[in-house]
Amino acid sequence: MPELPEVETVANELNHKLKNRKVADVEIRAAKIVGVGPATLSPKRSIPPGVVEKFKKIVLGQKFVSVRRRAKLLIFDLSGPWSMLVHLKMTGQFIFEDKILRKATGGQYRLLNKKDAPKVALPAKHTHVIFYFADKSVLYFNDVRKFGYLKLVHDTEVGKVREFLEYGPEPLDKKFTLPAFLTQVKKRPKGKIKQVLMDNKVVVGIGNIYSDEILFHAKVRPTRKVSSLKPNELVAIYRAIGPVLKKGIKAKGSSVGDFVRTDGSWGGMGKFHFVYGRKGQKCKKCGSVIQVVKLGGRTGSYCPKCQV
DNA sequence: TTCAATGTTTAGAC
DNA sequence: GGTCTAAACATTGA
Repeated sequence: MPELPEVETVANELNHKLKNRKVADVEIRAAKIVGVGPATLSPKRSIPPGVVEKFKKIVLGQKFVSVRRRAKLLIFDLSGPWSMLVHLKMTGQFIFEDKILRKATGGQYRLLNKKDAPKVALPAKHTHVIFYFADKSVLYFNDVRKFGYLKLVHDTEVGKVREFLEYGPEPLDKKFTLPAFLTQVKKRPKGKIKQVLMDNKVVVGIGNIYSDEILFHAKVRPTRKVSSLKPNELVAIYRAIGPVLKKGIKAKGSSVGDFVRTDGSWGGMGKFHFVYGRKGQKCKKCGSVIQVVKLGGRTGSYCPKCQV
């Protein structure tokens, strides 16, 4: 699933690949995916009339200036006074294709993470938005579950987007200091540490995979209440966050679920997982069997010997 | 046929 | 308001 390292990977790759490309046409095959304006695109919202036409009108003729990341949101800066905010949620994918890539892949891409899943040609069943560029390159947005969204926001209104207003600090930012972390975490003394780490108000970008991995490295069980954590344990958690996320970025993300890079290839983080997705397997450090526990409908994986 | 998976929002209970 | 739980969103695969 895309968490901070996966979204960072997509942002970096698209920033490089889309720079200065001009949109010649947009094809929107699922209206619920797109939006115009700062309002949150909640699942149950009704689709505003004319949103597809509005979206197209704004984007046509625009150039992509840059792509960056805030939390798990992608921010595409357009040459006009508009930005496009994209959330991949759980299964969103971007695949960029130019002549060279098409030649290299034969136009066949991986869209699923199953080892034996056949590669498919794009656009595919779950391709919902397609950007055609003036130089004949193409950007596909795929999303099996349609939870993701592409939202155009006028540059003067980006500050009004609720997601941004509620986000806590970026974990890799210099402002994310130990005291800042402790202040945030201690606001939630009764919360379980894994859920607190995944709360975007505390720190952004950490989801199920990386919270499990961070807690393994900190030797703390996911179910521990914040109030029960000793100072040295909180410090260990804080110190694990940066290195674990940076390792994920270096590996170009973790291909669990449907995450793929923008050329359709898989990220390499999966083989570095110590606990996530390893239920029933042996701990890489001590050989104990990895256990799972339910936390508010989510699964937490941990080593019963390494984590206290 | 039912259930789990996943990120996020929303609603309701205490 | 903090905290917890469950439901909703769409789809697939076990």
